[in-house]
Amino acid sequence: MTVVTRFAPSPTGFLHIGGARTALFNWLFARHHGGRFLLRIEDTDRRRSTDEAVAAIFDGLSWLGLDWDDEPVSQFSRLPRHVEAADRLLDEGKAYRCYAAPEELAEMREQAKAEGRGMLYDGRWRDRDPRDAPPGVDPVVRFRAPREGETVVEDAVQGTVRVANGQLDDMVLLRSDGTPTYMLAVVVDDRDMGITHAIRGDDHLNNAFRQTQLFRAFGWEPPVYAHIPLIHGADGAKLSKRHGALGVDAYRDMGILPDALANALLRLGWSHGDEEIIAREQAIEWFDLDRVGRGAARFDLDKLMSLNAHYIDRTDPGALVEMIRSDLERAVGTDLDPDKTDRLIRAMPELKPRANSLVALAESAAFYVAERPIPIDAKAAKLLGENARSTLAGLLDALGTLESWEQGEIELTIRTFAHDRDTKLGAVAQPLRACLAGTTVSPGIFEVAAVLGREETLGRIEDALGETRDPRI
RNA sequence: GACCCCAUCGUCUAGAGGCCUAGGACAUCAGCCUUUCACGCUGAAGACACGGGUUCGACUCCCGUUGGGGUCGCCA
Repeated sequence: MTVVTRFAPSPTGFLHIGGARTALFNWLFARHHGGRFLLRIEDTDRRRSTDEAVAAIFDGLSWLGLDWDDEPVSQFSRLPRHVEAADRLLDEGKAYRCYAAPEELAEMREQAKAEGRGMLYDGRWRDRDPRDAPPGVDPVVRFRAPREGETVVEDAVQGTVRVANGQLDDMVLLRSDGTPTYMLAVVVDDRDMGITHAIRGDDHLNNAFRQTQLFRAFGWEPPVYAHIPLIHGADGAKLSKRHGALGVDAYRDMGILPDALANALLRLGWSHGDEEIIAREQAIEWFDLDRVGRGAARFDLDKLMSLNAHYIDRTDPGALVEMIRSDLERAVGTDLDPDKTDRLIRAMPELKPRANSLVALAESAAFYVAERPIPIDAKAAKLLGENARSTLAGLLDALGTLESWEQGEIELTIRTFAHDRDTKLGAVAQPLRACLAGTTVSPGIFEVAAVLGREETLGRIEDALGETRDPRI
């Protein structure tokens, strides 16, 4: 049997990390088994569905590298099929029309709650003669659910879960306007799409009972259900859009690499021994449902950043430069010519191990491509006082005589210079850093000078001298 | 409230009855490295929610308690 999984989001907003993880697990499971991963947009509620949301979801999945098979299915487009299925149940006496008005039902629930009873639909139209129907009321179609016995779900993650049928009421299949509800649509669609494994959030566990009953009523076999624990927010409550959940696009904007996010999401509720860093191919090879944990997890941004630092470090320089190119161009205010691009690529090996996001990487790289005179921040400016000026002036002469602009030579020259002046290396290096990088933080200063090149290095030193010298002229 | 699910360091987790003096990762702290900041390295601190069973032996199995979460829509 070929494995077929699906990700079935409702297009009411962006793809948040809970949904992203559900999609990831479905994708991984399908890929692991050489099966298919399908997409279904659950847009039966037309009022709350938007095209932008659909686009955002596709976008998020693509960015995460979760490719799907076949064309995405629009649940709404299958309306005729859903109605047909409901009619069949009606014909077979497995469903019935309910004429209770929404207000009437609300009242019923309120009363039940007040009396401390369950708030289930009481089945008031289950056996009532349709001829009693009040005039002018469009009925809903309800499922005639079994009242005796129990319904059992063999969940691939949660194990055997059972509930007494008395706990389940007669769910609405067709709304009074004739459109199908989620419960009906999901069952018919999963069946028609040949879904073998339904991997979804824990919050659907209760739905699995009803859906199982529906499958049986149709005479179909339900898919294998796998309810994965939810991701909780910092406060331990279910993550939702209004509860601090960010869309995957927010993580992209933070400079997170998709592989890092996928890795972090994977480790939330799934493990393979002590493995922490799991590349995509490895994940596909290892992933299976029996390793999915059962407790809810909280999303830890620190850990994501740490993972991100790792993935940035193992991305090659050229690719990284392209990833931060537009950020850099915006920051510096000019396009990066081949010369500067090359400078960045040579700087990357030292830059990338100290960055935990692309945003941070771009910030740390900006000085390499800044236009002279480069901006000097406040801390750096403090390092360019009078003493520093004379030191830099001397250093300018020493470096100016250098024949080969090579890092080793530069280092030797600077060290010798410091030694001859009987000053600590730091007293030379820090002012130099300040004028070359414009900040107090940068990679090793010898390398910075080497990457910058002779002309740019000497020019930046001159710029600094000019500024400190000016007032005295 | 009813029903369902869950429960190991702050966080994510390893643990399939003796391998556990409970392991790893992130975060934290200390030291080393060092021209700055990082990276890296070394080390420290830090958890089996509680109570009963079962067993020669429970983190592991059972029951209960407590705690947390989820669901109870003509939303999905």
